[in-house]
Amino acid sequence: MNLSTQPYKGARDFYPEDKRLQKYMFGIWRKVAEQFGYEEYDAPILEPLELYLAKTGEEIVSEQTYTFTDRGGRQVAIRPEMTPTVSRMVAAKRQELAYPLRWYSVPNLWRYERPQRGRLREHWQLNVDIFGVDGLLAEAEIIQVANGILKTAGATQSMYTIRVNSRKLMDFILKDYLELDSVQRHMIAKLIDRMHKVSHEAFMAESHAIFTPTQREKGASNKLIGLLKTKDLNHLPEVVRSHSAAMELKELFKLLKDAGVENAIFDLSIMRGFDYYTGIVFEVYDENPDNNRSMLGGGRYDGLVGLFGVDPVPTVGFGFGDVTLQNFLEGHKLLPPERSDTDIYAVVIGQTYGPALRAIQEMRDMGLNVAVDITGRKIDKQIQTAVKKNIHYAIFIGEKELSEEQFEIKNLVTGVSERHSLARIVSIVKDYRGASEEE
RNA sequence: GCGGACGUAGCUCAGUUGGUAGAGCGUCGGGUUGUGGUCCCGAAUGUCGUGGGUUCAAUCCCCAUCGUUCGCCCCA
Repeated sequence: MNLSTQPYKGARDFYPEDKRLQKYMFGIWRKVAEQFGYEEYDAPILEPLELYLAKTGEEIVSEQTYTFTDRGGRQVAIRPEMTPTVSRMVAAKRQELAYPLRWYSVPNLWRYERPQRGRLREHWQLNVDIFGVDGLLAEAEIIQVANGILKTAGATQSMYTIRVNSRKLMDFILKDYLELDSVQRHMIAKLIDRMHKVSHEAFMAESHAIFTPTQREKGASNKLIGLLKTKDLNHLPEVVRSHSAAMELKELFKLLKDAGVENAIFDLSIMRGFDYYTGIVFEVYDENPDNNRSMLGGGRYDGLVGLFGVDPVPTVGFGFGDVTLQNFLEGHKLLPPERSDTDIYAVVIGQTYGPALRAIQEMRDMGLNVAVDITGRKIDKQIQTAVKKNIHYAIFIGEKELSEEQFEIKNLVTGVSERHSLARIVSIVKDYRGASEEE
């Protein structure tokens, strides 16, 4: 029996070209997070299982988490998300940290479930959180960071929509406005979560089944669907519109507009599961018709740090997965050009390796990434190798070049060759590298 | 966990109403010794995902299994 060469189900190998794209995406994440003053942290990939049991969502922990018992009999989980971990870290140093904390991380996470488009078993997720700020400026900043990432990746605002809702407003609507009990609220929340997957008729029928006869007589289903379709806060019914959570949303949209975020809209159907969020929640949707789905999401969760027995810390954050970002970039043709990190490929002619290697090292010392062909193959093969590796330049080094101290540099894309000193060649390549990094 | 589709050379795929397989691309070599991407010539490669069953005979039929993929459930 042959060993399989496939990676583990739902996980990916990153060949150099894949890794290049991953580094590009992570680079954007880090750059934008740091532009806003966020600092990177990290933590172990293993956590005690209890860390996840404390939260709601039982199926998630019991069936969708990788768990095992270690040799000491401890129940261990491979982290399925970063939020409990970062809350643990903040709680551990609750008294000594300088608030507000602006923290980010790019952990790999595992979830045990059937892989499908946009959702694999192992993925990397940017986590951006701000700890210690009660006010809406925290929400506004977090959404700005998410927006800044997409902008930096080359997206225009027509390519995505930021949909914002409020847990507090939702609670008021379900509990006080529609007068639902806790079981009904839970069922309606689940229904709302998948309203874009079912037909209008199916939605009406299912919601109808959840309401009591009295509620039905009051037109609960129509009231609900009317609310869910409202994209403008001003069009909500008076009692809803004047609720403090609605006023808060209004203020948030104003802050976002002032910050240049034009494509944030109100959407009451944004639920974000039904777990630890306590206030504003948001999701960013890809507007590509072939990939119209949520790319990232987050919101305010003021209660998690307090679970560790310390005073609670108000928190706003979001998570952004590498798979959904990649789908977004692919769908909008925003993938970076394939370019090698190797600046120049040295083609050595004849048996002049000794002196050639010295010249090559000089180029490295002057700051270039230089790969040298040490196969001894014919020149055309050496060039073909460089081309296949997407290296932009080749330098030819033979006896003649070494004795004249003039080397031939060839642009492998245009096919143009020139002869220059080593220093001049290095500066040409650096100019190219600088220009292409500006793009 | 549930349902659909798929699994043939490195890649994309064709094919046989059951008699052990092909194309394009790619790879490798050549078209005379210091220069690629075009062109011409030539070559290699597959236990047709795996195991079992039916059959004189299976890559093609049946069952199971593994994997890929789309969707459901769920979504951190």
